[in-house]
Amino acid sequence: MLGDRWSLLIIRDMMLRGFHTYKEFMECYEGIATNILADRLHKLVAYGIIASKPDLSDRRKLIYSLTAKGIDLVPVLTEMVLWAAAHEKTGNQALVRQMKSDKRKFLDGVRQQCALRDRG
Amino acid sequence: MLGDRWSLLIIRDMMLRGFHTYKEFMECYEGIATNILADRLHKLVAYGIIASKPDLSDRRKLIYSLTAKGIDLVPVLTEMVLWAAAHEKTGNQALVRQMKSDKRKFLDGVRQQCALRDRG
DNA sequence: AATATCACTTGCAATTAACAAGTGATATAT
DNA sequence: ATATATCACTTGTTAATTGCAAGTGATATT
Repeated sequence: MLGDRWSLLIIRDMMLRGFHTYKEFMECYEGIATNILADRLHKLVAYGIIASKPDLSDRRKLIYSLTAKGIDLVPVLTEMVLWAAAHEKTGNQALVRQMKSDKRKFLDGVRQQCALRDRG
Repeated sequence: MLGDRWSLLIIRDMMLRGFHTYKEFMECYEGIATNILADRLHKLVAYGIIASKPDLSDRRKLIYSLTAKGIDLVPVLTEMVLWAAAHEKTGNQALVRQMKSDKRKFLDGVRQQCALRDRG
């Protein structure tokens, strides 16, 4: 269900980088094909992990957001980022420091930001 | 790197079910092809997540074990199992209860068992 | 009215995975 | 000792998935 190359990346970047449109994913991921991105977004919607709603200020756009089920993946992604940071010298060091210093606080912070974006 | 259908399953079952031979994976996963299993095991060895050594009591066999890097994935897999249990009504309920009641203790227990198997 | 941007679809080639049938090394049964 | 079985794979071949290029229709901007 999340066992492919892109789904977890999409979720990670919605959580940690605030991505919420097709264009942001498309420009960010080198090598992702348009049809695959569309397919993954639709599947994530179908699985109930993300939701989409039209952007009222530009009706061409769709805004994607994490559902409660998606937000519950925050601990999974956090542990993944920590593991990668420990073993693969990659990623945002400031973020990793934040995760390590107070994991509970970090998790709650991300959850709250997701919820805010969803309502705003 | 872990973004495929089988790699995380293999790691999960080495951690939580004590799998350590080719045959165990082959018999357990409905639908995995022999070439794909061999490929994934080799890649996991190449990535330094698992290691293999010959079984001294039957020299046809290879025994796979998690490396330190692999054992560090325990928190990731644990969070995944918890997420799946919360949202997908699947999996070992006893295990999930254990994870929830004292996560720290559970993590240490799994790490210790992996280390024991590796030495034994 | 013309052009640009948005989130996609479609068609096709290339990559990857699944299935079936070996292979060589070792183990077991006769 | 010979025959058969089991082990961890390899080697084809077919089927499915992905990557790439070029659209498409709806909306937005100039």
